[in-house]
Amino acid sequence: METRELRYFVAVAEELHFGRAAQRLGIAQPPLSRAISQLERRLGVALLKRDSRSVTLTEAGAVLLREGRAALDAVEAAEHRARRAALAATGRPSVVLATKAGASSELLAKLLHAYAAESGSVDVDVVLCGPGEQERLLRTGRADVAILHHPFDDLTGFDTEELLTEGQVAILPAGHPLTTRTSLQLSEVTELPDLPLPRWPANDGTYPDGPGPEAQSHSQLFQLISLGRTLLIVPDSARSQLTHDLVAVPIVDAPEVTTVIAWPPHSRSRAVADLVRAALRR
Amino acid sequence: METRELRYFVAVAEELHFGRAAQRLGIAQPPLSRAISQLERRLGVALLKRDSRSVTLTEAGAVLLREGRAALDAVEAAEHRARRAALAATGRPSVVLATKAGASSELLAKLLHAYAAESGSVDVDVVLCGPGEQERLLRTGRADVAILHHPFDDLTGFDTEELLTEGQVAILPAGHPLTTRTSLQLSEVTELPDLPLPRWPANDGTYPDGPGPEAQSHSQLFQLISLGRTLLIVPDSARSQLTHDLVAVPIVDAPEVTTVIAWPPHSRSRAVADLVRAALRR
DNA sequence: TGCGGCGATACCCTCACGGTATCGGTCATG
DNA sequence: CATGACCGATACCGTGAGGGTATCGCCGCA
Repeated sequence: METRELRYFVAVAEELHFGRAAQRLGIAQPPLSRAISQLERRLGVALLKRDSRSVTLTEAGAVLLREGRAALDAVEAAEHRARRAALAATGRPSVVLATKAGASSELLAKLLHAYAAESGSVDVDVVLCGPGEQERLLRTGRADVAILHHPFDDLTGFDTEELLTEGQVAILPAGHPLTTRTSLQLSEVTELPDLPLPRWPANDGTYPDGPGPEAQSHSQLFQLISLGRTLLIVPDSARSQLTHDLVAVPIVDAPEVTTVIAWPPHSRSRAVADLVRAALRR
Repeated sequence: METRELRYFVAVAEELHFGRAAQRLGIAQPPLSRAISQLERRLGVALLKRDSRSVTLTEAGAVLLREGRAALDAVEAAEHRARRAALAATGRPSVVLATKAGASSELLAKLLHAYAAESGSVDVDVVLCGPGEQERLLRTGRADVAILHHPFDDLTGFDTEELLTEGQVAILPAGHPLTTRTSLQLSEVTELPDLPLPRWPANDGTYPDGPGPEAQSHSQLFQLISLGRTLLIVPDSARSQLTHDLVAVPIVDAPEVTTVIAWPPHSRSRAVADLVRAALRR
């Protein structure tokens, strides 16, 4: 199976529409139809059910979508890592560290400081990501290490070390009735009619439906909270970024968040190993 | 990057010889040369050093070999798993379990028995593998679950549960001087001039150099031990297969062997989950 | 100095892949 | 119920990527 065929299938499986998928791929619709049915013939397996008027995945199609995405990530990772290895061998070596924008900056600062103090340390390119984006960078080889957050990010397939486990707090606008409380239950904040939870763009850039406001960044969100339009549930350490018109209240029954440092298995990079050791030493 | 290019590169990187690699791939040498240099041009990276008379890997080439193998495995796995999903959806579903031939058959029997007794259990195809082969089957999607042995097999990228941890014993021919001992040091058995360690075929089917006899199967090995030509270091549980002319002596400082049940992450199969639960219940 | 081994180059041919035009089936609408 | 819109499949064509053969150039070796 060629990666081109996989890319084509994944596009169709995600769009569930040959026309849109073809547009996304930059080709015409007929060759796409042909490529997919050829793939099905070669695999000897029906991947899509072309019900007139709508396209749906078969069981096998759903499996190939999941596994195919992983395979495409692996191919892309091979490419990126090879390129980066060549750069490291000739020019000045460096590590790319991906982390969520606006998360536990204190931890990160300590880590970078501790690592930089080591002998033989190399430049660290810090990439600030939107939520969940670090995982993608790591899986596709565009980052060498990442700071991820269990259980939000999917850690399967990575080597990891735990750095910090903490509870979560609700960030509320100052003056809101709930700010008088010293602790909250999760159920008390998830369905507030006056403060609906914000909506984040999904991987494809679209927003899920719901009452809450749309947001792309933490700074936007904090502003929206100040305006009394939404609230936020975040790990405890985000308190350090609170401004005067925001209040944090612990949520006792929210799942604990574990911050981990993650890297691809078989990583031969000394820099990554050093960075992890520095992280573990705090 | 297309999988064809990756396959070509991996072949050359493994053979370190364009002619042989081309032969292995079933194409002529010139198109292979072209494909590789084209790949290098597109990546903007030198992968091979064509020293006159010999081909060697560059730093980037070594990385691409490692990562490329993993990527090719992932692509192959996507293909196999999709096919198997289609079969499971139409015909009678089944699970493929890969295990090392002649290893802890007692554990396996219990596991299969416990699982078969469950309601909703499906057929289990047990595949007996040569050493290290289970890992390959699992990585390429030809098996759904495998019994692996830490630290011999590489578990990175799999979800695993530990089943059993045990020490190792030396299997010696009856009457050998060392059989009078109740325990041994590793150093006492690895370099015996009269009983050199046997040689296993590597992944490419060739044998490493050395004084020991060549062997492909456990039964062959046991016979070779009986004949006083070699000895074997195996996990404790292999004792159950001893015949009268073989003796096992514990090796106190050998690394402990952990038998684990492993499956690919994101496995959605209920059968795999049931099988793992059955294994954990003993 | 000639020979053999090996990768690169030159040149040709084929077919796989992409494009346009069009069909056939189905739903929505007046 | 007829018509148009939508959508995937099919028919047909052109181009270029990828494979083949012949040969070169370089190097080590007898």
